[in-house]
Amino acid sequence: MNKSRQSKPPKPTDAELAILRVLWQRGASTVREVWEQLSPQQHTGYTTVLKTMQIMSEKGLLARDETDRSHVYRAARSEAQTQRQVVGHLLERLFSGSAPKLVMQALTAKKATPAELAEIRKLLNDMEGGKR
Amino acid sequence: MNKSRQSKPPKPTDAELAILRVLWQRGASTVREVWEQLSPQQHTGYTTVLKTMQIMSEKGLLARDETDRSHVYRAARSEAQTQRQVVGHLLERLFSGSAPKLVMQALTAKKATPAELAEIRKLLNDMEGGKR
DNA sequence: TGACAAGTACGAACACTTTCGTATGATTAC
DNA sequence: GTAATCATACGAAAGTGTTCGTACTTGTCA
Repeated sequence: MNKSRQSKPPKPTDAELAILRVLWQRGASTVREVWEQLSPQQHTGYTTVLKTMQIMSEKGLLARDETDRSHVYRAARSEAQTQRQVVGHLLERLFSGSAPKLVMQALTAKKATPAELAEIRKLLNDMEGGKR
Repeated sequence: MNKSRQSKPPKPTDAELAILRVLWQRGASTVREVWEQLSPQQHTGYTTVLKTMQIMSEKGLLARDETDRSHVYRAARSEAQTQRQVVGHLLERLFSGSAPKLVMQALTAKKATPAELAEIRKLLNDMEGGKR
């Protein structure tokens, strides 16, 4: 019984998130490619990244292609999907489901540029536009 | 050497968050009061909550008053402070520091009501108002 | 061929979180 | 005063995440 490719992948941990970010940016990659991009920041060994990516495959967070000797991994879920999952989780546990409170803290935690504010405003217009 | 009251409390775990939510809502409370409010949802025992709150004190997440036999605990940081900390953490790790992306996912993950949208719009106006 | 490089698999150690049983001390009720 | 109750403290077990050493396999090249 193989446990890989489960129905619902769990929320990624912080170490897993670091790997996912590399894969989202680079696209499908080998362990070595991920490790080379990660090692300058983290002081982590090659087999650590390998093991973590193997576990992520079992969890369904990554899919891997074993055709070549160097297996090629890709993120099982898109960056946007993962963002939505994690934000939804946070919304329930820390904001009692109130999106505006989260938005407020997001804008407080990191001051948005005028361009970013305009972008958010446009997003609001689009959401209300579909309504009326 | 006592380790309590450290300079910077760490990011709370999920179980710790559940306790913090009770304390933010009720204000300073005893372990029993927290447990009574928590136990219907979680199926957790009294000593589990006690132990967790003791650990949270050591971490600096809670402050406690030992005057009475039943010690009284309160959250060391406000709800807003904690929200800002966690959101800032998430912003860096999953959104590359882009607040608008987080805002977008927050609004996508949970559809905001018209009233909530208006609230966010007002928040944007206030932020831009201070600028011009 | 034989040595070396590059790859995966595996197991184990360590840390942290969560859980609860048990011991022990203090308060209350009769 | 004694028993029951309620409180804290402590230790340990179970689960998970993170790290890395080691073994083994496969490919390369002189």
